[in-house]
Amino acid sequence: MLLSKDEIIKAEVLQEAGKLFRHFGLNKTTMEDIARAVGKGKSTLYYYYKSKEEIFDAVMKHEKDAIFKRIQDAVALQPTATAKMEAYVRVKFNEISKISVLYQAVVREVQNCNEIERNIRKGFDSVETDIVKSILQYGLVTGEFSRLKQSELDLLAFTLVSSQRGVEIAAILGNRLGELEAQIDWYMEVLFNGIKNL
Amino acid sequence: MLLSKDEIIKAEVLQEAGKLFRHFGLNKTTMEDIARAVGKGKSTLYYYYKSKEEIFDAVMKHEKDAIFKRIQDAVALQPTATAKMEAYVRVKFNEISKISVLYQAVVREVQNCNEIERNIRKGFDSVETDIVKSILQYGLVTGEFSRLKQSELDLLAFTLVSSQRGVEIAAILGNRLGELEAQIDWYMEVLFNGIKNL
DNA sequence: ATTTAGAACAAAATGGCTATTTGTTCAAAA
DNA sequence: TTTTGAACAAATAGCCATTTTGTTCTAAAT
Repeated sequence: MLLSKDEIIKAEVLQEAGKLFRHFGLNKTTMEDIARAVGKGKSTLYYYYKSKEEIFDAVMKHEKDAIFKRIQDAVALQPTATAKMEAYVRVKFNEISKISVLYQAVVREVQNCNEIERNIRKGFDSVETDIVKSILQYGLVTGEFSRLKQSELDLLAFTLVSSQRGVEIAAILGNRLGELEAQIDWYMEVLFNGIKNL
Repeated sequence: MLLSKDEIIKAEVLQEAGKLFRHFGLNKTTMEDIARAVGKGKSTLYYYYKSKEEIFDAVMKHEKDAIFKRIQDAVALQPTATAKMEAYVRVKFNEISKISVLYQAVVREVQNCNEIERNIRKGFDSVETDIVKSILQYGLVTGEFSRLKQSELDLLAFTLVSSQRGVEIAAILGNRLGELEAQIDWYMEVLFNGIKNL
């Protein structure tokens, strides 16, 4: 047989736990809930997984693997690096978007946490978006950005600011400020010339 | 006089509160601490600010305004839109980096909160970075990305992934999934061709 | 009239206690 | 090898008393 009995039950636990996490999030899902869903005693779960966290991690890993399998497949179909990159970006955003809706209970748990962060970020976002917008506007007037339309400025500006925020946050919260400077050089290179000119 | 007495004291409160927030963060700084630092009774603070949150917001706004004044100045010096954009990005990352060190107590408070988020993110980051790296590697081999060096792949890949994460997170946590698709189109446009070709 | 602060109040945090729930371990049974 | 009930530990929830903290108010000082 392809899967040992052991692996079948592990997978069943994963599947049922996944359903529960999607409905109720990590905190409100108990080991008893999972055990009941699988139809076993809760101590049995520990025969298959070391802890609740390990189950959650395994569920996430399972989703992640599925997502990145789909991404890899899409990437593999494309002949050039740029085409691969496009496939990667498009499929990935799409997958992430779907999974964030699926696990919205978990998203809520994350959202509820950081009041402080969200307030600070909101303030910065709006000012930065204004600045970027004004720069784009300027380039539109001077003719530097000739293909850009007035109506597109807002979304483009917000997208650029968000992408920068991602780089910042990764550096700050990941304690990688040391690498930030080199990262900015790369960010700039791509921002200006695009990866086609790498 | 330029500043009314009222405004002078408001500014003094701001300054002292800022020091305390930098040292102890938002939660561990009390109104009494601030009042003592200013040399007034704590009830007096309420003559100048509606609440503790308003003080914190004002401190953040003050920092934010200073930062974006410096950014605006740097941007104004540049003649072209692309040069302005470069000035914006460089100065902003630099300022954000500095302020995140200055207010590290607040950063800690934010960090301590989201265990779940950080674990999930870490898993995704590493897989995504691997994929992007392999794509870049491919482009390097085929000669599409001729100027790219082997040793640069890691940091560039991580930077690209982080920038995408920023766009995702803004959409997910900001409940703006509806706009995400259009944002991705913009992200792709810039990623491939750079803003110079906008 | 403006500014201050003490006293008072309300809300939130703290600590100690118990009870409950939940996560984990283990020995024994199936 | 797999399962479970019982037992244990750790976290949570409730409750009260206490303290701290945030906020309001009124009266005094300027």
